[in-house]
Amino acid sequence: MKIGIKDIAKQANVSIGTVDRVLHNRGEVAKSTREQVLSIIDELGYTPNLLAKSLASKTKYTISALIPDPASNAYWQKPFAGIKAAAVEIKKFNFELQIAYFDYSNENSFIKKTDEILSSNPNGFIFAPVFYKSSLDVIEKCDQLELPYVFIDVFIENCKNLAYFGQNSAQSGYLAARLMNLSINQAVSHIYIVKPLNPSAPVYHLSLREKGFTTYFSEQTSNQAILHSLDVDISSPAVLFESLDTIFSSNHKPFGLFVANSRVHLVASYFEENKIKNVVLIGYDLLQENVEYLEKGIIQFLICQKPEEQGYKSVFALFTHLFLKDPVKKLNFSPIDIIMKENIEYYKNFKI
Amino acid sequence: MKIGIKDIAKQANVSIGTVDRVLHNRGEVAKSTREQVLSIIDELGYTPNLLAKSLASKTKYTISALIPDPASNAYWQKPFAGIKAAAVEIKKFNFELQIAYFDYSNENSFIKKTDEILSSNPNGFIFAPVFYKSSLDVIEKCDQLELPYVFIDVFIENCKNLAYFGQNSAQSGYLAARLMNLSINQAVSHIYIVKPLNPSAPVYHLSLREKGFTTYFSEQTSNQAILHSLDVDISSPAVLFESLDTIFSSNHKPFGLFVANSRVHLVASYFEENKIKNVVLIGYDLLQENVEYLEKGIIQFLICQKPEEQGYKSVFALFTHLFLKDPVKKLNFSPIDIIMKENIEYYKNFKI
DNA sequence: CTGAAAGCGCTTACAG
DNA sequence: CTGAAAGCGCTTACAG
Repeated sequence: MKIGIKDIAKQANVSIGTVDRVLHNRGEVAKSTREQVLSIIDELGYTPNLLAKSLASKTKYTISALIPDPASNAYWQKPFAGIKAAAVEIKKFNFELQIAYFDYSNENSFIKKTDEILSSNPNGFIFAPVFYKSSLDVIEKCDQLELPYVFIDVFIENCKNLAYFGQNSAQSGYLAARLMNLSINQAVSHIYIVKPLNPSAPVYHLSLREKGFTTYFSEQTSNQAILHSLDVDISSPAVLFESLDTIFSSNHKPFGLFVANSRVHLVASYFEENKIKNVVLIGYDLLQENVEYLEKGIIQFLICQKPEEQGYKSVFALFTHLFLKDPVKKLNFSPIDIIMKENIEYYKNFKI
Repeated sequence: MKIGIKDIAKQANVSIGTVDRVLHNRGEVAKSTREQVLSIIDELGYTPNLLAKSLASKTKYTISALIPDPASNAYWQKPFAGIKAAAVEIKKFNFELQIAYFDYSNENSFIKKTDEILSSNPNGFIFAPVFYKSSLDVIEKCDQLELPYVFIDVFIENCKNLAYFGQNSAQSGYLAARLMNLSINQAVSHIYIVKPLNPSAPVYHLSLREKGFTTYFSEQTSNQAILHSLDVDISSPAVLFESLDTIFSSNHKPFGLFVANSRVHLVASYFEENKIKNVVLIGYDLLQENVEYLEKGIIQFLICQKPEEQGYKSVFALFTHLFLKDPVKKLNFSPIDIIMKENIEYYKNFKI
């Protein structure tokens, strides 16, 4: 039989009120009775009934999340969906989620929103620390407030963050390179790394992906691949298309292109328009447009990182910490999924 | 403010007891008051508080699961782990899990165990219907008893099963063929399909995988691949090794081998022993041995189907149906994960 | 056919 | 420093 607060009260010859006091370190309890109760709790192996606890408790928890605005950034719709799904599930435990957005290309909006959130005194905070310097400020404030915080998508080292949920960016680039290499069947192949530039936004994990990609090829002994870099402002299709025109009319015709973020569909649209076939195109993330080009066979591989799951698990980490008071694993890398035309079907829908 | 049973009782000028009666269709309630209460419930948008419900309710639920013995079948340790993990989570809602095993190569053990389980009157039943005919009997009995049942791993069509969690076997074979084809860089390549024979056990989904594999190549126009079948009793390594000796000393030296189940590590051990390199080896499932050969580079690809998740979700489907009384999606195909040396790291540990 | 009351395992004032 | 009591939103006999 499951033992409860009542059982231990009886054993200790005290009231359940006293048991509760030692359980939660509230109110004064005589040292002797405290120890007595503690030993009985230990002996009987008491574990609290969370349902009853939640039902009886009036305390509410607020979790704040701050991410790039999903309305203007298709990728972030996915972590967003995961966060919302988790929020629904823990609502019954008196958890409320407040979600705010910042403009990915405007550091000030990030600063402003974090200020607002911190002054609202949440019980936990999830955010994407995409702006390095501002994020350090936020982190310092959180530490001072003893506010538990979770990093999502972007990782900053040496912090007291409760957890991190995201990708191992370098490894995903490394994997992309392996896939590219696998496709090579010519003597010499020109591979282009399309580097999306965005002067106003951070690109730290993009450069890690690129680094992983080049690392792979530098490790190959019988190297048939020649790597080229293509720095373009990918936010402007016109500029991108011009760059692509250049390389496709050059002497070093591309065998394959690697686009280190979710905007690979822009390159794909260029391929489609110009009827370019048999060029291996590898990119990131299951945006609707990317999925379509994958299904059409224009994109060969998409690397995906379960962004919904990252959102979902970020919320749950805080729930585990705040409510269950259980330990949380700090470093959580998502699986690096390889998505092709032949298995896309089973990755389309996010559930749980 | 969240509205409860009390609020609707007040509105309807009845006691909470009466509200409860109409909510659960128990006891007699005057038709007029019933309709009255119902309309108020509808109007106020009442949803029950599951925590309170669970706390107050004395009803226990028992879920029975029947799978091949994980002690003698490494693959089944994974669904088993998922089932147990889910069981822990729903324990707090008065759910108990009873798990039984049968011998994969002994149909009678399956029949015997199902009889035992059905006569124990569980509230829900999860099983792997690996023996087609006996399973049909079980299904009929479940239907008669109105016992909800969930298929795991193996799918039988046209049944009233609550749900199915498993793979799309043919598609996974199709994908494996695409990966094999990707690796081909020779004019003519001999590909061997290793068909694991097990006279006493069913191989239905294995043949689907093989079919998917051959289908892919039959669709290719510029076909450089020549397919061969290798029927071997894979349960006996000696026999397998002999067959491999034959093909490796033949005129049709293998470019690649496809093993349609988790015993691909046996073939890998042959490769290792005979120092066979540069032969593409593709198999299934993240058994420890397979993982090791993948990391050594002897196996190139493992196709994986999230078996832990299948177990986990099977239990949750029953929970959703029995406790939450929410609808359950019937056909649930797992993602078909492509695992390589470069991304294995992030698939090793099953969590949630 | 319907209501009043006890209880699930906790938390939270309140009284002493 | 400690106990008795009310209450969280339900379920479950019991009485009428």
